[in-house]
Formats: sequence, structure tokens, C-alpha cells
Amino acid sequence: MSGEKKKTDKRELILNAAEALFSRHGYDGVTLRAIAKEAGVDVALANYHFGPKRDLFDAVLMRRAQILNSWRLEALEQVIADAAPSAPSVHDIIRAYFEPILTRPHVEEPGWKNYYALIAYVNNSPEWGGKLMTQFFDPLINRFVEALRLALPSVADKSLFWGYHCLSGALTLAFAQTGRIDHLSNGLCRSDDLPGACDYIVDFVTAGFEQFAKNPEKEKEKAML
Amino acid sequence: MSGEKKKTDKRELILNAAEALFSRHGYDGVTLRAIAKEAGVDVALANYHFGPKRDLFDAVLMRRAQILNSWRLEALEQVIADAAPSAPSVHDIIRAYFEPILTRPHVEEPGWKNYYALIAYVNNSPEWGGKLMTQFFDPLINRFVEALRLALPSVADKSLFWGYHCLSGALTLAFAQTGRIDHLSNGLCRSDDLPGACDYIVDFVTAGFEQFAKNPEKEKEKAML
DNA sequence: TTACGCTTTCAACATCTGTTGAAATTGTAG
DNA sequence: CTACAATTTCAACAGATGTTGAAAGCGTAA
Repeated sequence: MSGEKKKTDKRELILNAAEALFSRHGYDGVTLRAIAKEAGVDVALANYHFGPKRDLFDAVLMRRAQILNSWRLEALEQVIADAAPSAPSVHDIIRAYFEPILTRPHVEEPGWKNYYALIAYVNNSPEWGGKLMTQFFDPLINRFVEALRLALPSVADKSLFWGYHCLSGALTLAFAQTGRIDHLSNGLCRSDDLPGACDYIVDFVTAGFEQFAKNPEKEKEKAML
Repeated sequence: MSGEKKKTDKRELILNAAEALFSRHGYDGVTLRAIAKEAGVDVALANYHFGPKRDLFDAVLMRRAQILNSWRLEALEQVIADAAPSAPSVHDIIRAYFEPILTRPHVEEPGWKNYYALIAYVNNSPEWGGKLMTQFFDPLINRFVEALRLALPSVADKSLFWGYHCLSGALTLAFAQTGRIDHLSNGLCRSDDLPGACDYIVDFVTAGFEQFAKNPEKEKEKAML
């Protein structure tokens, strides 16, 4: 079998180095030589394990995507099951989306922080945002919107999707950890404090969604479909 | 004097080409030769007008930043003046932040769309997000938070800044125009329809901010300062 | 016209880029 | 130990990259 035995799996060292560097400088801002140096490995080794550069990038993205999805899907199904046969509350749905990825102890590991910053890079890239995010996260998102549809039956789909857009933007910017809010707030908020940010974002986003149900005049568009 | 006279100002052609390419592929994803080709100009000309590559990038960012800021600052001061001596409403403040840049006719110009996508790229970049955004947009943001402080006197600064974080993330993702929401919503929402997105984002964000005033239990942290 | 300064092109540089094939090393099973 | 396969390094390639200095083109004022 592969893996599990080697003391220092250079394959993983390369993935870690690539993750750290891609997350900070983007795909084109990183050379295979820089990755190899960071990993303490020869340049050619990355090509041996992953093929061309672009495939290494995909491998980095893929490595943690499934774990991420399973955590959130689990929390979401739990919330739905607990509320059955009633609909779950918007607040619980939103919490199931954020808390598994922002408040658990793993967020303090540098590897996960780097991965989150990488997701931020991909999600806001006009080049890859549309395709890559879709490829990795669409099934979860669809399940998530479905749950919101249950909790907010009077709200039109168009509102739900734009609400998700706002949610995704807020989460993504938190992922990026640019340090901007630190400077803006004079140190009051820290962009690397993801659990701390979670509380505020959850409440903010919950209210944003619930507002759609309270402002029925916007829902005229529902009839247009 | 400079400018104004030449029929085809190649300097502007270079800025336009750089803007379009940087916004799609990021700083490192674009070569000076690609920019020169797009502009129909020799490679060396970019260096003559702007110096090294990095300075060209800054020049692209700078060109529209002041216009953007003046539009929004004007709208914000107008809203504050109209409400005086009372505090302006949260909804009006948020509208003053979004509408000048999302609903005016200029958003249909490719140049402005490219510039917005570029802002999305910069804002979510761990490398530049902290410094560049601060450099170009902080004065406006501070004035904006100040207005929110008037409208929501019971809300702690920490909540206001995290609220701004959510707002900024939602706006930035809209700027990126990745086409992701198009796919996710089966064409119901279009990521290049910025005026359409504006309505939903404004209401979403407004409710997010107002929620802070209604959930006083979160405000315990205000006393901790 | 001439002369001059600003703009644009041309040609070339040193360096870096992703990738590859062969050689060396390591691990493992007989 | 031997033989063989998987891993890792070495050396080098063809092409691309940012930058530069010299030359050519341009408008304008004398």
C-alpha cells in the first residue's frame, strides 16, 4: 500500500509548501523551484509526484476539500434532523455552515489557515472562481440553499442565492486573513481570529437572510418566474 | 501640458490593457509582453511611461480610485446633511456606499468592470489586501463607519468593524464577477448584473447592521474596553 | 529648412521558468 | 546478498521574463 509508512513523506512536504506559497502569492506568483526549496526537495520531484504545475495546484485544493465538505454536511443534516418534522431555524442553518470550519481547534493549524487563504484566492478569481469552486463545493451549497428554502418558504430563490452570495463573500474575506480589518479597527478586530469573527458573521448573515422574509415588496420578482 | 491633445494616447491604451489583463489573471499572471500586445504597442513602452512592472500596477489602481472615492463620499455627505440634525438611517448610509458604484451607467463600461474585478483581486490578496486597500480607501471607510456610529449609537465598534468586513466581502465578491452565482442559481442570478445585485446586497447588509442593535447580549464586549 | 525634446520601436541582455531524461539512491521481496 | 521497482536527485533543454540602451520617428518652435 502507499503512504502511512514513510517517516518523512516528501509528497506531503511538497503539498504543504505549495499550499503555503500558493495561498500567499497565487498560482502564477509561485514557482516550482520556490516550492521545492520550501519543502527541502529537488525541483523535479514535484513533477514526478503530481505531473505539471497545474495538477499540483488541483491536488492542493482537493486534499482538504472533502474533509471540509463532510464536516459541514454532517452539521447541516444534524440540524435538519433535530428540527424535524419542523423546519430548522435560519440561525441554526447558518451556524452549521460556519462553525464547523471556523470554531474548531484545527483552525489554529498553519496548514488549515493557508488552505483557507487559498480558497479565498480561488473564490475571487475571475479565472477559476466560477469553475473550481463549483467543482469542489456545489453539492454542499445546494443542500444548504435547500435547507434555507425550508426555513424561509416565503422567500424567492433569487433572494436566497444573492443572500448566499453575501454570505460567501463575507466568509471568503475572512478566509483571506489580509490583516486589513486589524489596521482599520486599530487592533480591535484581528483578521486571524477566525472563531472570534464567526460570532459576528453568523449573526450578521442570519439577519440578512431573515430580512428577505420581512420585506415582501422585494418578492414581487417571485411572480415573474 | 500633457494629455488632451494626442488622438491615440498610447499611455492610456497601456493602462486599459493592463487593467483588463491584471483583473483577469492577477499581477503575476500577466506579462508586460501580453499587455503590450493587447495595447498594440511595443514592450519597452510600458517601462518608459511607468517604470517597472509593479509601478504600472499601482498606476492602474490609482487611476480610478479617486473618482470612486469622491462619488461615494459625496453621496455619504449628502445623506448625512439631509438627515441633520438627526442621524441618518442605516439604510441610507448603506445605499450611499453601494449605489454610486453599482447602479450608475458607468458600470456597463468594460473598463470599470475590469477595474472592479481588479479591486476584488487586491482586496482578497493576503499579499496586498492589507496594505493597498488601506492606502487607497481608508479615509472613505473611516467616514463611513463614523456615519454608522451615529445611526447605531448603541452598537460597539467591534461589531461595526466586523459588519464592515461582511459588507466588504459581499461587495468584493460582486466585483469579481466570477460567474459562480450564475451557475449555482441556474441562470436566475447573473454575476455581471451589478445594479441587480445591488438591491439585494443593500437590504441584506442593512439588516445585518441593524441586527447588532437588536441583540444587546453581544454588546457586553463594549464594556470590556 | 534646422534643431530639439518627447515618444516609440528595435534588438539584446541576463535571469528565471516548467519540464524532461538519465543517473543515483532507497526500499523491498525473493 | 541479489534483483527489481519506486523514489529522489542531477544536469540541462527551449522558451519566456523584466529591463535596458541605442536608434528611429514625431511634433513644434525658431
